[in-house]
Amino acid sequence: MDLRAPKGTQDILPPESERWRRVLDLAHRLFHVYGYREIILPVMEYTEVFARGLGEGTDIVRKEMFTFLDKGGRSLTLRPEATAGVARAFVQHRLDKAGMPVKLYYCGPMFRHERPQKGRYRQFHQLGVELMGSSHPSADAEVILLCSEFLRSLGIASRLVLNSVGDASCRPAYEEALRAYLHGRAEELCPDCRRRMEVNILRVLDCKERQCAGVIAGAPGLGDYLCEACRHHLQAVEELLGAAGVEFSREERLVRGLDYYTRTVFEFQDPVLGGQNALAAGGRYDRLVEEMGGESVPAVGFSVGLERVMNAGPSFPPGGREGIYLVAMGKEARKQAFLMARHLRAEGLRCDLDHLDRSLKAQMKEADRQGYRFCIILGEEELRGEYLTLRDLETGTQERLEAEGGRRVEAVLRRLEAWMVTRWKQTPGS
RNA sequence: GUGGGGGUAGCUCAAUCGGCAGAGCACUGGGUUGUGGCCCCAGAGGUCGCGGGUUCGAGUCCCGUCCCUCACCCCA
Repeated sequence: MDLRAPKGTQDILPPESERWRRVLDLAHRLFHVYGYREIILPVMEYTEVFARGLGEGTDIVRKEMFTFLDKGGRSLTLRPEATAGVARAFVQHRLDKAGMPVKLYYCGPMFRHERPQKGRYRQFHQLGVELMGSSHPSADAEVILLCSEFLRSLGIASRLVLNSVGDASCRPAYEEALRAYLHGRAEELCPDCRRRMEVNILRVLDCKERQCAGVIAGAPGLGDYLCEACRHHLQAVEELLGAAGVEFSREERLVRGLDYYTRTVFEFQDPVLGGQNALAAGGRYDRLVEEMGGESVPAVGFSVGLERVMNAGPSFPPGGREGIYLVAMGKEARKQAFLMARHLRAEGLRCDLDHLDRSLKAQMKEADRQGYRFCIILGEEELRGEYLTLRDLETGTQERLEAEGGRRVEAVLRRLEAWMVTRWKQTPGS
């Protein structure tokens, strides 16, 4: 094969695309119910949006971005995540001036230049929410609850882990203490961790290397260094989650890869998957909007990895047969079927007919293969006798519909009305 | 960037010691001159990833190369 989709990207074909559609429809409905509204952003930003937003030292900014120059020589980057772009748009359009909080959700492709593997792609899709303008613990709790509800409604079991990474008033002191501790035992750490000490020291805590485990176990705990305000915040979030019946566990070693997080961080993990087990993750980012040049606006959000969610096997009730396939034989009947299809479609009914000049048998086979509920047979006999033959492909029963004066569409609609067959015209916006 | 596994029909895969490239599913047609699914019959479908080498003969052995995949790192 000469031409393929680029490495780490994939085509999502039917029927898989239909599973995606269902997940997205459910998400849109659920986020709407929680009072969030959609924001649609460019998939590229000027590079400094991410460099400043995520932190120069993060892996994403250092080596995972698709970056290129536009014709004016300005550096652009395909978004590796969405939150920085949301913050940029928030500042650009002065959304804080129109009244807060601002509750937004987004959905779309993200890009990271990494070696692909299961659950990790160069183009992947995220769906997420941002609640901006509130520092109240109930904002954190709502966002976490929403994420939890989303996964639960898909029938996906997941484990929620929660932590606080402190804020500007307490984290520096902790990092100092951690640095002092690790400095004395640097020889015992893996090479990666020695590098992490310089770049983002918190992530040493997250290391899975055996040799580091002992060192990490003896390290000062972040929890002990949280300031009074952060401690109360975390406690309040936990209380609300508990009251809402959301199960979680405290994970003192949980640290996020992006610099913008403050206080609350969390992750929903797939209990069965090994490596790429983070289905969704998020946290509070009280400094990001200011970093983008706006006022100081606290915010909290999450993002779910759609490929990973799809991989976790969301369960749906099986979709049934739907629509009508018009089977026609002979030139005049085909013409009549063509016109009937046009009218039935205008009524919002899923409807199709043969375009390959195939036999009646082959047309019926196609109707079955494409999942149509009904077949309407229109041949010489039907034309002459002014009736239609309607066959239910599910039950295998067949009947005759009278259509005097060639009023075929009316005959069909009248009959289907009795079954309350779905039409999009009757359920706009769903 | 570092390792492991793998590339044969549209898909999932087989092919013994180096000896005529196959199966299941899917597809098309027929069995039924106007009736889907189940069954039966038939058909179509191949650059054995690519290039070179060894050999009378290579899907199979050797060298190179490309691609896919899983894992590490990191992350959704």
